[in-house]
Amino acid sequence: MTEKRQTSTKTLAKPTLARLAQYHQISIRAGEDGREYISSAHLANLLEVDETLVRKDMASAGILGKPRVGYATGDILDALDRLLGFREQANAILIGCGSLGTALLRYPGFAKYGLRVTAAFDNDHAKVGHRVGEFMILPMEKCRSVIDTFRVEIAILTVRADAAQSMTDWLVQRGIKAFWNFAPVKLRVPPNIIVRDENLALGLAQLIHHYRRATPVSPELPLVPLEEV
Amino acid sequence: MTEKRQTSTKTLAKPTLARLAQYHQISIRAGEDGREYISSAHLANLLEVDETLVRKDMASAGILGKPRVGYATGDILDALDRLLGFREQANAILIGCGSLGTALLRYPGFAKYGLRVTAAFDNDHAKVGHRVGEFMILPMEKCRSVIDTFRVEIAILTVRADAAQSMTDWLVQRGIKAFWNFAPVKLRVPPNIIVRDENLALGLAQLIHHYRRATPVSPELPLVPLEEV
DNA sequence: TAGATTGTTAATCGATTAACAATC
DNA sequence: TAGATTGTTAATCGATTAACAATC
Repeated sequence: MTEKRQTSTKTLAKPTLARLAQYHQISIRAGEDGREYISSAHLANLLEVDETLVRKDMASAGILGKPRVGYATGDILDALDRLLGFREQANAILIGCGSLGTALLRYPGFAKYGLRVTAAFDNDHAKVGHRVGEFMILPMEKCRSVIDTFRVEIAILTVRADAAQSMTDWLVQRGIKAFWNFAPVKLRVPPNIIVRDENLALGLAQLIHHYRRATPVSPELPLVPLEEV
Repeated sequence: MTEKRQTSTKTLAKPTLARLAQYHQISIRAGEDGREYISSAHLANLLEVDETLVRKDMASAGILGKPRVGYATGDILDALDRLLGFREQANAILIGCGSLGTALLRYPGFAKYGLRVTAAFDNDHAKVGHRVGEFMILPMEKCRSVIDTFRVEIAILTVRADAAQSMTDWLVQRGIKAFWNFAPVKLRVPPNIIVRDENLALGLAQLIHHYRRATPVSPELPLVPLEEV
């Protein structure tokens, strides 16, 4: 009966959730490396936050540490797998088998979060029928029946920017509840529909800004052809 | 002389910078669609923030709006290109030509931010010599001289998680100042070295959590083979 | 025990929002 | 002019940090 403690039903603050996902990832790696305990100071150092904050996060996830030792990586994974919902399986489809979509199809790491990619689709009939990793690219015409048959509620969206919004509308109508969106546009969705934007260009923009702030612009650029290097 | 107004030298708060990058992207698209003005209300709606915040952001970037009309997309792009540092060219190398690295090499959008990918490298000699988009994959042995010749200070890191830290250390020693890191690990770097983590797994973890919070777990899963759908 | 670490409450800080003035 | 929108200062809110107690 002890296993059913509810760890508070209050919704996690966004930055807290982001840190918990990091603790989870770090704990997986630590476990693989055979490290059984991690201190709040160590985690704080990695995330560049105050160690008090780490302890507060742990408390909010119901994870208890041992004074003089730290937090058990197994405890962290257990609590976070449960709290974040990685124990249940969910089916996803991937839409848009361009180079990024293809790369994601080859990535084996989704299973850690309970995500099972069921099928991959593309509008381009030239791509249909080709294999990518363990998937056969299906035509969009099959999408509806795959969603229904496998009760798919999650879509990984790797279509071009100009197609993303209309594709999203279409998928919402067909019952998709959550989008992992790689198109560099803000999607407009009804309330209750969840969108996570993985807008890589925004990340690059921010990196470039920090780089420019920190580093003087180098004067001239050499014109040596790459072959001669 | 008017063009040299300094727009305040104060460093931008992190969330502000993230929003400015979004305004930039939205303005590019609006410009392409022939929309000349955007109101703070429109931007606020897209980003799901208060419109006052948008106006404060614009002020902090030195962008002036017109009452009754909004902000000119051209003004936004001009100011942000300058403020964020997209006008200067910078050379980058890409390390790790797996599926994700390959996908990035095919992406033409870096130029918008002044980034020019100079060369792509891989440790795996089986990959060396193959073309990816307009790039020929080079062996790591060539990396040092490319960095020196082209004065490269930015690295796009798409190596496996277990290789990321040592590769980073090596690149830092050779003069790389900024990392766009796609490996799912927190990199440890000296101060002054800039890292932007594009940790896709963390994004997925957060999406799954929100999805689980919002959606009841569906009971059974059908076992129809995909071929029959 | 002393010391290292976790746990928790109170104080601070910074980002967002509210209120309202200014402008075309 | 009236109305719509920008611009700015003050108030609020929430997240982080500081201080210190508890524990092994």
